[in-house]
Amino acid sequence: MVKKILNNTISVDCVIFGFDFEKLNVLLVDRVLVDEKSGKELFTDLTLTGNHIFEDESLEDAAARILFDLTGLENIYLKQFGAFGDPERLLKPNDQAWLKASGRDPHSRILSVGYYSLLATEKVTLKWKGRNVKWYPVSEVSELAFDHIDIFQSALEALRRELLYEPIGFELLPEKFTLSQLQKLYEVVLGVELDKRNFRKKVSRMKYLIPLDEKQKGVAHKPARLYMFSREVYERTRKEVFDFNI
Amino acid sequence: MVKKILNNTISVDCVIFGFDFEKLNVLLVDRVLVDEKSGKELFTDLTLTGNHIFEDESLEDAAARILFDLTGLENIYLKQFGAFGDPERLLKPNDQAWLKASGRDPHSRILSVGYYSLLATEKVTLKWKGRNVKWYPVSEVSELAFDHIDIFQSALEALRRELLYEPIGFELLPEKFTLSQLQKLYEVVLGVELDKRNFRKKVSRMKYLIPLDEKQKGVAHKPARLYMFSREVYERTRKEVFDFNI
DNA sequence: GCAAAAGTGTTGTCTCTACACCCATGT
DNA sequence: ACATGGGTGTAGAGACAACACTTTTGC
Repeated sequence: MVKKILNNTISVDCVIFGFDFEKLNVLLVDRVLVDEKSGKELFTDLTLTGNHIFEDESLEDAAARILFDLTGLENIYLKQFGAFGDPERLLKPNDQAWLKASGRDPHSRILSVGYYSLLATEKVTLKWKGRNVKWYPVSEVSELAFDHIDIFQSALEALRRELLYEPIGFELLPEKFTLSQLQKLYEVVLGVELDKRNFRKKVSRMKYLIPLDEKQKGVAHKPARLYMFSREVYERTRKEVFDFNI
Repeated sequence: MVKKILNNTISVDCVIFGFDFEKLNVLLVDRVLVDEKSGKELFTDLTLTGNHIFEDESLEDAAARILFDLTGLENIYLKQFGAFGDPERLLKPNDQAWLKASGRDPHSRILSVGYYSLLATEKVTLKWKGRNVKWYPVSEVSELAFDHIDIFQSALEALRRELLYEPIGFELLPEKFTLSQLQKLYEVVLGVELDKRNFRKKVSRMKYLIPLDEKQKGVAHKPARLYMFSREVYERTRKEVFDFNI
């Protein structure tokens, strides 16, 4: 059975973040427009990974499908962070040429719902519809196709805000991780430096960060203890926060 | 010139919050379906205020227009908080009947982008396309048409989260307000009780909360000093927050 | 034995919580 | 004069920021 595409005015874009213990990365896809006759490359640039929505598919299901097609992974953290529907968002010349070449109406206005997702880059091997897809360091992303740079910036802000107030950092790490890796994650994503002792004091107050009887192996220094995040303990002990920081 | 509606698959819904110094309220509109032949009321319930989007109109402009049509106010605080596109969101019998009666395809799937807005109820006189629109206490909202109860809940959560971390409470108050009014606002929106002395100590650290040489008038007790919020001071002195509370 | 990261405590400052009484106005 | 909310200070507990040395492993 062929699934029917919902309509051509709504799509989902995924901003897929990955952490490799050193920097924060984002998945981007090459967009290469080739002249039909001459076979010459007209331009090449990068886009986020996005797609249409099927009928009877929820927005989040569509985002999860995109992610699965790319990585083969399921049950990955996904968060809606915004809807992008500016009338001008697809009107740059390259974007218009691309829409025409791929058989779409360049004048149609498309609303895109943005989801970001978090994973440890070590988990992943990538493939996507024969297109070239790769990790790029977040700090080096400068220009993207369509309005994807706005969507990307917005995702990054949403991630930073959420990282401050919710325990989502663990989604960017493997199941077992060291405190130094966790600290590095906060430093890289938030763009700050943290004091090691103060950081450890702080996380030692989080009951849902479970120390394991297990150590790193094969490192050329004192091996670090491994930790796990327990969502179960988190849900059970999460306290209501009344303290406003405005 | 007649403006053209963008398409019939995207709309904007506004969750308009108002504070009256005692409770948080939300604007809702009566939805009354009358049988064409008999003239009998088939059902009556409540919806959020929503509308289509015009071509060449941004999502936020559409939300601002809805708000203006309702209240005559401009430059009101508006915040996008989510997109709602579940395939099932319009399939309840009443909703299907309503869509049919108003000449729309009941099978078409509509994505709605949610904005919430904040105002002091004292500012407002209400009118909307001849429909009956009224303030309802947030605590008494239980059932709404379509999936509007989900959208409303989601708006309320977004408001609470934002109130904790951003200085938006002022948007729910008149330009000049007392500290007790501000405290009541936090208590009502967050659903907590706060200690008066501690609250005042806390806000006295906020440089952007400007005490005026002006007092309440006509109250049967010691008149309170009035305060203003200064966005200018806020932007200038806002500090980056690195302190994660997870 | 050396390089590399792990791991650990103290002190001063700031913020949080809990708590009770007098003051200025309108009626 | 009395009812009503406005306005104020202190003390103990917990969190924050700054800071340096020893330990364990692989090579």
